[in-house]
Amino acid sequence: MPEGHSIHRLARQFTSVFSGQRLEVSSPQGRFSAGAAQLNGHILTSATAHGKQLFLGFDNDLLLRIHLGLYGAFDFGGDSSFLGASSIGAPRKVGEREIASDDDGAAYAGPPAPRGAVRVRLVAEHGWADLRGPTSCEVITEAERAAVVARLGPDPLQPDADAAEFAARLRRRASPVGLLLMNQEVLAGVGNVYRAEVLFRQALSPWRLGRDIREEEAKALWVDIVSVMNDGVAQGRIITTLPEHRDNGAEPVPREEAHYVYQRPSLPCRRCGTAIAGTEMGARKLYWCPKCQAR
DNA sequence: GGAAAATGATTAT
DNA sequence: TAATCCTTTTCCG
Repeated sequence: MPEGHSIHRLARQFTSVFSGQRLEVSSPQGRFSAGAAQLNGHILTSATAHGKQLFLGFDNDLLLRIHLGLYGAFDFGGDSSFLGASSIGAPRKVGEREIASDDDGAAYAGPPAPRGAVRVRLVAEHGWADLRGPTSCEVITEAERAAVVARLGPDPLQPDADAAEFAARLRRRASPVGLLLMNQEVLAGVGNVYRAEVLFRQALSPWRLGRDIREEEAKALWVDIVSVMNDGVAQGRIITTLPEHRDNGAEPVPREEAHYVYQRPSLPCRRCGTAIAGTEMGARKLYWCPKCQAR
């Protein structure tokens, strides 16, 4: 999935390639036909993200709210002004790249026939975007957008996000920090990869209770999350390992060297050599180093 | 050709 | 905790 960094990349992508343009909106799959009709022919005026929520605003004061869920993804195509991302969302290829390389150099001749289950297709003059498999895709009002955001914790990718607010929300609760990092009311945008990786980087046991985490530890955790997620936005990939913990200086960083613990059960810890452990927490797979993260 | 897994979250029991 | 939703890719027979 698409953790917060992917959603912010999408907001940026929509702003740069579609903002200010009149869009043809349709639902080739048919499941979003009514919503598409409300937006069809309108101009995109904004594209913003909060945590894993994406909001596309139109000139009739309606917004499209999208949540990609576990495997939703956008595909993009068009002429050279669309240069860059051709796919953002759930990984579509081995290698975990969110950005696929441009395939052909042929002139742009409009969007291709929809392939598979395309919930929404957005078409502008110079390019198009297809959305598949989202958990949520609905037309809402500005008031409804505000209500959605009000229920979420601070988003580490918002420049003005408040570290103290995160610390307060974390330290108020009795649950394990491994669960709290996935709770979007505590902070918005962290998912299963970042939770495991950041806990390792901060040498925190996933079972430490929120209320037992010291203020400075919470602040340090936040600073690291901000840093690592901004890297994710910049690179279009989640890479959390430091160069000194990789085998060589290969670029781009190979998939198997991008993480400390995520999806590395029974492999040696990059820092201490202990076998990485795996279990389930919050109905999701959790990975950690029993030695580095003893407490 | 079918099952399982995947960066998620809500609702029901 | 378990069931449910949404779709594609990967792996196994």
